[in-house]
This record gives sequence, structure tokens and C-alpha cells, in this order.
Amino acid sequence: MTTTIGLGLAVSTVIFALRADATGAPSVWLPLVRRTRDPYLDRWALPGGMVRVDESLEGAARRNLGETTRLEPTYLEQLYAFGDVDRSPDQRLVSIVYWALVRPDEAERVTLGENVRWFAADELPDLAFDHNLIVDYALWRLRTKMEYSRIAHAFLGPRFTLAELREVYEAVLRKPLDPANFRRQMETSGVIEPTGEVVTGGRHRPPRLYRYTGAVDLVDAGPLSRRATGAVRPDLRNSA
Amino acid sequence: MTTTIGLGLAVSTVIFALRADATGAPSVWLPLVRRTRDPYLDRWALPGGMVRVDESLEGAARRNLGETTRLEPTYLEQLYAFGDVDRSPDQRLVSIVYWALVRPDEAERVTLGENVRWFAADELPDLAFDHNLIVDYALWRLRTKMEYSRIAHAFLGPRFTLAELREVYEAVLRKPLDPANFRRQMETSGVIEPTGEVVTGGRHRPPRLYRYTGAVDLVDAGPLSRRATGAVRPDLRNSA
DNA sequence: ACAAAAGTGTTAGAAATACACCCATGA
DNA sequence: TCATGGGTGTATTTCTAACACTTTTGT
Repeated sequence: MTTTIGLGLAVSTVIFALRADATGAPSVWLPLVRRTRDPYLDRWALPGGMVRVDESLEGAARRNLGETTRLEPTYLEQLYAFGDVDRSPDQRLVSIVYWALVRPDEAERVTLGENVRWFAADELPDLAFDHNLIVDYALWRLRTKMEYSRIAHAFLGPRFTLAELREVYEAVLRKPLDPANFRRQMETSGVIEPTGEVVTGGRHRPPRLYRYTGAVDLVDAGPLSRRATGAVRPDLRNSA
Repeated sequence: MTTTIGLGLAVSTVIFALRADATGAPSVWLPLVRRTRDPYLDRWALPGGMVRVDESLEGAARRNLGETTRLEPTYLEQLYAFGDVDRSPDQRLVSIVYWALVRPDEAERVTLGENVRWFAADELPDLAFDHNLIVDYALWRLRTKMEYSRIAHAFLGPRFTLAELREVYEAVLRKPLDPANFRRQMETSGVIEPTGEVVTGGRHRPPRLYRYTGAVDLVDAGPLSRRATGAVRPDLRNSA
């Protein structure tokens, strides 16, 4: 009755990780996969695939992520549904796009090869479909959300120095931040607390290690976090 | 090949308008439609319908809006894609949900009757599917976005007094705002300008009429806003 | 004149910003 | 000792909230 024939429903994911660029400074990178069939044969594209009837949208995103890149992101959130009639030359294709953040150590798990490669987010080639547009939008979301939420910690492990946390912000926002003011903003926000440990070995005063408190004050948690399924919203997943 | 059988793709829209509540004060209302078939026969639900193969997602939302309520909203933005496996007891149903704002005079165009009715946003009955959750999320988005964007103008006509604009904010945010400070915030933001006209007839000093300057786009068209024009996104305009 | 809402002025406190300067370590 | 980044102190500016006060109309 409501069966939709000729209309494909897919998911794709924009995966962000911080890696060193040519100058050695950390910047935003993402893995892309080379298409092995038409349309856009041999063009680079976002990892993704069709949604199966028995899996949720986020589930489909996670499955495709694992199958193509072996990644299990610490942060995964829906970005937007793209459904223009002409966005695929082949058939009508609606894509639910997610965006993900992974830690550097996770990023190393990506199976590199002829068909999977990392690209600097601001030096992308011409991608398949409308994927350049999608990445631009995801980058805008990443940078916007970095300013008012605490997603930065999705790029880090459970313990980190304030310098490491600040470098995440600086890499994503592409501007230097005052270490003194950054420290105070983080301390007064109450989202981090010192573990009591310090890191020795540097040729300078040993920095303290911090952890996230989980005292969630996420302004944008929204009703989705209280979903009946018990599924925690990606935003909150790391807060425990 | 990629044909999806048994997976329905629908659009629904949460339509917000300001109407007087029991006390006469303006508050947020939305129109719902009564379902005329299973599942959820006779339950109230968001207006919506299936996406046709030859129409965009937003186009499908606008078409369904017109067919069920005769509304042509001034503001329409994608909210979220809901796709849990069990959200419809019938078949697998993925819904792309939009949210819309309409002016009071537009709201009057809604064809009321046995199967279409306005409800106060905070006094909803048990709705069909997961529509209570969806409305909660849309309300959260409305209130959040009211604080940092200029969507309030979508509830008003081309000319308005500062008191009218303030009442929109107060109705949505459900808290009183200082008229003096509100005036200054609006004036310094540069998004409104006086028309030179005043409104006479009140038993008090005639208020000036203002218009929106157009310095910032009303609709957040998502990634599409910079596709053709290369325009800066509204939210980023003040950060440079 | 009075009530009511429009509109202006002023001040206190909070928050962001800039930057001087001390601290603790490795070499 | 010096270089290096970690960390603290503090003055300046900017933003926000609170509220006293003046203006202009209708009755």
C-alpha cells in the first residue's frame, strides 16, 4: 500500500578526527571511500549504504561505519536528511546523514587501502553526489557546536591535560585561544575536574590531568535524550 | 536493486502559531488532524503523508500542509528524521519531520472541522505514533532557536511594534522580558529598523512601527543556504 | 489630571578579554 | 642556569539585568 518503489533510503556518515597536517599542527580530517560502481564510479564519497527494514537509522549508520572503516565512534549524531529529487542521477535517493567524532587512537583502526583514505577537511576533491555540500554543512555544525557544548572531549581519552583540550578547540575553530582564560572558562563551567595526577616527562612544569565530571548541563539535550527506548542521546553518551 | 519494499518514507510537520489561551494571553498552539484509518484510528496526529518519487522532502511537506490544513507557512525547516523500527505498529515507517511557523492571520485559514483542530502545545492528548515526542522536540527547538535567532518575526506581519515582538518572545519562552532592555537588544542587533510610522488609537503614547531589515535570512535552509549564493550563514554573521 | 504604555538614563554585577608575571620541570 | 610550557593575578572592556524616570497619548 505505502510501499515505495524506486525510492532508495540510505544513510551516510561524516566522520571527523584530528590528525597532524603538513605543518605538524592538528587539524580536522575525515575518511572517504572510493566508489566501486556507477554512478560516480571511482569518485570519493562518504561511507554509507542502504537502510535495512529491520534496523534503525542510527543502527544502519553504525553498521555501515563498521563495515567500511571498522570504526565505532564515541560520538554519533544525526545531521540532516538530504532528499532533493535530482541528487542522484540514477534513481531517487534519500540519505539520512550522520556525523561522528573519533579519537586519534580509534582513527588508526581505519582499514586504509586503495579504497579508503583520509582527507584534510578543507582540501577535499570533487566528491560523489552532493557530498561536498554535506561535508561543508557537517563542518559548520562541528564548529558551531564546539562553541557551546562539550563535544570536544569526544576527540580525547578519559584523561587529558588542559593543553590537549585547548588544542582540540584550536584545531576545530582554527584560531588560537588564550591558555589562561581557557583554563578559567573550563574550571568555572564545572564540566571537568582534576584527577590529582600529573604528567611528567616534559621539559616544563608537569601539567595536571583532568576528567569530565558528567555534571551534564547540556543546553541542547532536548527531548530525544528521554526516548522511550532508553537509548541515550549521542550527546550524552560520554558523560557517564 | 536498491528498491526498498515494505519501508515507507513519510513527511510530517509540526505547525506552530500563537493564539490566545484561556486567560487571554498568547501562547503556542498547533493544529492536529484526526486519523481516519488504522493504525491509531481516531487519534490525533501531525499532518503529513507519503513522499512521492517526483517531489523533494520539503516539497512533500508543503504539499501535505496545503492539502490537510490549507496553510502556506512563512517559516519551514527540517527538524529530524525519525526511523525507529517499531515506531509504527503497521509497517516500517521513516518520517522526515519539519516544523513550521505561521502568522495569526494565516492560522485562520486552517479549515477547521471534525478532523482538524487547534491544541495548546502544553496540553496535548495522547497522539498517534511517537508524535508526542516529536512535538516535545519541536517545542524545544522553537524555544532554543528563539533565543539566538530572529525566527520570532515569522509570527508577525511585515510591520510590528516592539511590544508585539516582545510578546512573541514572552509567549514562546514563557517568561516576562524587560521592555527597556528588550528594546535596546533589538535596536543594537540591527535586524530591525523603524518605519517612521506610529500606531495611534491606544490609550497611551503611540508606539513606533518597525520592520525587519533583511540583514539576516529568516529561514535556516540548512546546508542549502550557501549552495548558490555563497552567503554567510545567519548564525555566523556576528562572530567575525 | 490621570492611567497606561512608550521610550530614555543610569548603575551594579557578570562575563569576556588582554596580558603581566610567577612556578616547576628537564636539560 | 636557561628554556618551556603550566598556572595565577589583575586591570579593562563588554554585556546583561534591574529599575528609576520622562514622554505622549486617550479618557
